[in-house]
Amino acid sequence: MRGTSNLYWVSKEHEDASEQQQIRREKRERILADGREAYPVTVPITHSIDKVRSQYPEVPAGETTGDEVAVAGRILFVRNTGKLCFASLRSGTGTAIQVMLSLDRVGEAALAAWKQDVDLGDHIWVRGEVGASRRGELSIFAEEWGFAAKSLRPLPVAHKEMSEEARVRQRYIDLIMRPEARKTARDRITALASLRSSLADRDFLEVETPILQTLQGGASAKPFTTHMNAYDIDLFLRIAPELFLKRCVVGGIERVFEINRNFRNEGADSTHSPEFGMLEFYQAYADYREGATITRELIQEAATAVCGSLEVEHADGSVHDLSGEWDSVSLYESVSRAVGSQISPQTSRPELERICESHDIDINPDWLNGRLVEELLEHLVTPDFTGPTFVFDYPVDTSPLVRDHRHVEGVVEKWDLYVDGFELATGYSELVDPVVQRQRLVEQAARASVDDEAMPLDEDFLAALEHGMPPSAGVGLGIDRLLMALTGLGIRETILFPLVKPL
RNA sequence: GGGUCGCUAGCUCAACUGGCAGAGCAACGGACUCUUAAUCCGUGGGUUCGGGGUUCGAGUCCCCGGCGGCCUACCA
Repeated sequence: MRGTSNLYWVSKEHEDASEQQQIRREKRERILADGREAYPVTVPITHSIDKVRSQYPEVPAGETTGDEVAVAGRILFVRNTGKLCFASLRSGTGTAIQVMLSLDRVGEAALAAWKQDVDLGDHIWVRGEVGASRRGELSIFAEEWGFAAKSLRPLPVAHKEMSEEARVRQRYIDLIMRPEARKTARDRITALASLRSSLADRDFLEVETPILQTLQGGASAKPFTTHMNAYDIDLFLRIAPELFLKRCVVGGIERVFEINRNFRNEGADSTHSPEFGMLEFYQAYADYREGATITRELIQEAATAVCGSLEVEHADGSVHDLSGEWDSVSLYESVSRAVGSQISPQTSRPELERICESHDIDINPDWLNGRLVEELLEHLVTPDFTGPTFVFDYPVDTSPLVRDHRHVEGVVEKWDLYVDGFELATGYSELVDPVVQRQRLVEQAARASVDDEAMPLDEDFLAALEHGMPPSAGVGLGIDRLLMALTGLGIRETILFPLVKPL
């Protein structure tokens, strides 16, 4: 049934193809009917376009080298005149080279075929002598050419911006048309490679933990659910790898990290994607302040790798300084300063509600006291941050997996790192006392009826902790957000194929 | 979720208070042996997001639906 309707759709699409698509299909038919290849299995190239460019940096205008090469690439520009045709071929790296086809060199038939069958967007190969045009542009003077792959659809206009939706829905076109799109794709890999090598330099071991999980845990978030037929059980897509990475630390992998994809069944906007990349790392015998230091170093090293500098330039031209030590504030102290009176974990509920109200902050009666303080932070403190800023020491009631502060009652050893107004990373001194941990998780489970993000009890995780986990720092860092901080782009730009609603 | 604006040729956009649906680039035919957003002559191309309604007549007005942008809310 599905297959049938799908076939119907395909053939209907073919019938309805636009005039330009029809013409390209006809060209393909003609090429094949002539016994030429439109989609050869291999192509007789001798050089990459990059190699030709680097090998012949300076060819004087109007001269040829006597050297013959054969290259392949996608046609981005075509200019056909009577007996001399120009085209610009680009390789996957973005390097382009000009091809010139003259009647003298390729002959009448090959030139006519070129003018008849070649379109913008086709992949072709060309064999010929390296030289420079009269204008001095490095060119290949074709002796022979052929298709590498005929394109059946027209590309968008090169000189107008594609709409953001078109760019996201057809990223392959975005990658063809926009150098920045290609750069962003590479920047992401550069950042990931930098994180991996920075962590390897510090003796961290990369592991992979389950994406399909039988219990949700490790964060407060709404999970996606799915069903496993073989065991007839419901499964969750992970919202965080935390509980498995801690099992690793229990097992003796004392410096461990995972670069993972998390899935959260929540809103999607310019800073939230339903699936998002994350780095989580844990270091035994370290505390949250050491975690903050490593986090800063990881980000600074990634900035250097991606941007070549700690002065990071965003897409809008603004420059953001990520160098040196970063600002750090205490949550309760900074909120107290902002509201003009002393706020502490012991501040009463009515007092907190009154302060929120006086600052026009809407509150939900189900929220815990700590949540109210965090609301005050988000509304009154973080908007004023000017550079990367760590906020230290959060309320205990909203962070069940974090250990109590060693000195201050009612707060936990947790920090959030704010960059450009959003949370880029968070770190803890991990709670490793299994009895306290169980108690916190039981309290969370009890809230499950009013709060669908609360975590159920993970007995296996608690059993692991009961075997003894060394004191540890834990950090989570958003990969997409790291790219946003380094480039100034929206989250959908930093992800190659973000989820979009089907049309 | 709420508000708001938008969806027109392959792409980017235009079309007054309802009155023959257009341009640039792209495409097609022709000229041109140094073009690079070439130039010149000629031509074709539309389910105006989908469905319904009002009207002599709807891209335009009304209703329902889809997708998207922005604002707002929610969100470790």
